[in-house]
Amino acid sequence: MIRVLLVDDHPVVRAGYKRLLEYDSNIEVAAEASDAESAYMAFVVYHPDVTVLDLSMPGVSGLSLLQKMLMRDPNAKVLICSMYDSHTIRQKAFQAGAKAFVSKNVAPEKLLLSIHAAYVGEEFVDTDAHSSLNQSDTDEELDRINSLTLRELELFRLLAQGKTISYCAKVMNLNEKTVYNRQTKIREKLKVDTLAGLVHLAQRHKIIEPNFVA
Amino acid sequence: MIRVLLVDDHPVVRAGYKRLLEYDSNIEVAAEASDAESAYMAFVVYHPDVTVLDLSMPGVSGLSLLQKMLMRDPNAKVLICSMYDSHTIRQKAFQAGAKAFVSKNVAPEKLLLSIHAAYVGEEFVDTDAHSSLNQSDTDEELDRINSLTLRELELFRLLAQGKTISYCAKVMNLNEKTVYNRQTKIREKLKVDTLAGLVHLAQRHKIIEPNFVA
DNA sequence: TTAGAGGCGGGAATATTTCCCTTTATCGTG
DNA sequence: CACGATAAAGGGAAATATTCCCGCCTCTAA
Repeated sequence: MIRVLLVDDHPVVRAGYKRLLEYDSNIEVAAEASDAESAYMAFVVYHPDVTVLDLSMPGVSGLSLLQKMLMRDPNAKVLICSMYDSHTIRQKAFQAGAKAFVSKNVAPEKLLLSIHAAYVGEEFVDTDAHSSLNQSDTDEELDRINSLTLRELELFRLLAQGKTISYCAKVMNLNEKTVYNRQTKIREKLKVDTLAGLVHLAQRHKIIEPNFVA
Repeated sequence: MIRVLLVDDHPVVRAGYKRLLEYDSNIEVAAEASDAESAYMAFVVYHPDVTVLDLSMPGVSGLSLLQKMLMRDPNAKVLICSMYDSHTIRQKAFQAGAKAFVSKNVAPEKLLLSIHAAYVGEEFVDTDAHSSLNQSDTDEELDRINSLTLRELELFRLLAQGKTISYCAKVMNLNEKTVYNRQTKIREKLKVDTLAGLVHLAQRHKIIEPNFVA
């Protein structure tokens, strides 16, 4: 029996995973969570065999959660799911230690496959059609985004969403000073000279949703 | 029995709706579709009592589909769901004739409620949504934008496009000092506290193109 | 003609951001 | 295992950006 922890902030989506996973008699949903903190707690308490983690959660990025989980258990099998599938996000996910990656429009069978793959420790990438690389992924912007460290990426998202420095400091548990310094670094790495430029870049690479409501 | 047509391009999400709808013995999923064309066909063939339509579909917007369906049957009950709950989207949805609107992080019970509401022809708006904007918020934003003077609006666009202060000063034939002062005024009038917020506001109101390439 | 509004910018005070640097921890590798 | 390389966090001081308040135009409508 593969015991799964489901992490997604949308009840509907969680229900969807459950339903799909029910088809596979070797898989059981041991726990679910709708935010990073409770997800981590559940992870600690239930020791799931595989964690299905959605990346588009509010607040701190799911990537941090991923890292935290890996910190606690370096062998944790985490399957990353993302609504907005960009090459950038994928790379980041694997870089952070994800075992598998699928986008939400993956076929149900593939989802099951990927959970099994993650369970046995294989890497699994959903090569599904209409997703992955589009033209803008090919240019150097991508390289620049990839040169961001995890914490930088997290901050990048928050800033692009219109969050203030002090808010970022709060949710990322940082000194404002550090946020300032990091912001500078991010803009330097991404070669943009205004915050607005960050927003557009983030949108092009699906780091944030288009038309984000602040 | 309320016969429902499910339209969402994400298999996982469709599965989620199904699972949730199964809890209500008065509701049955008569058909489902993953794109606009097949959704319309299913609509014609099955005459569902209520259509649950996700707005974040690729290609032709779900709104067009909504209109097409209403053209065929002006009394069609359509429940609009959206991942990203923006006031603009809501407004458009109702404007186009939707009977109900919920965001995807709606509580399961509310989803059922809203389907029943749509079924009997009531309007239903999910007021739960964390910090989503409603009609009046949109209007307020609009009022604020309208309170900008011409020069302010000009600058607003430039800034939202990611132009630097000095660039703005140059093209608007102004002293940088003036640009600074005006920027402050603009943010004050629009009640946003970061430049990124300006970008999102501008996009919501089509002051600039979404995904503007700087 | 005069009040009011938009438009432009100066001066001084503030706030923010940068630049550079130290510390700590981790990681891969010879 | 020590090594250098890199991420992460943030301090101090200097540099910039931004604000706040003001005065000065010019135009227009009352």
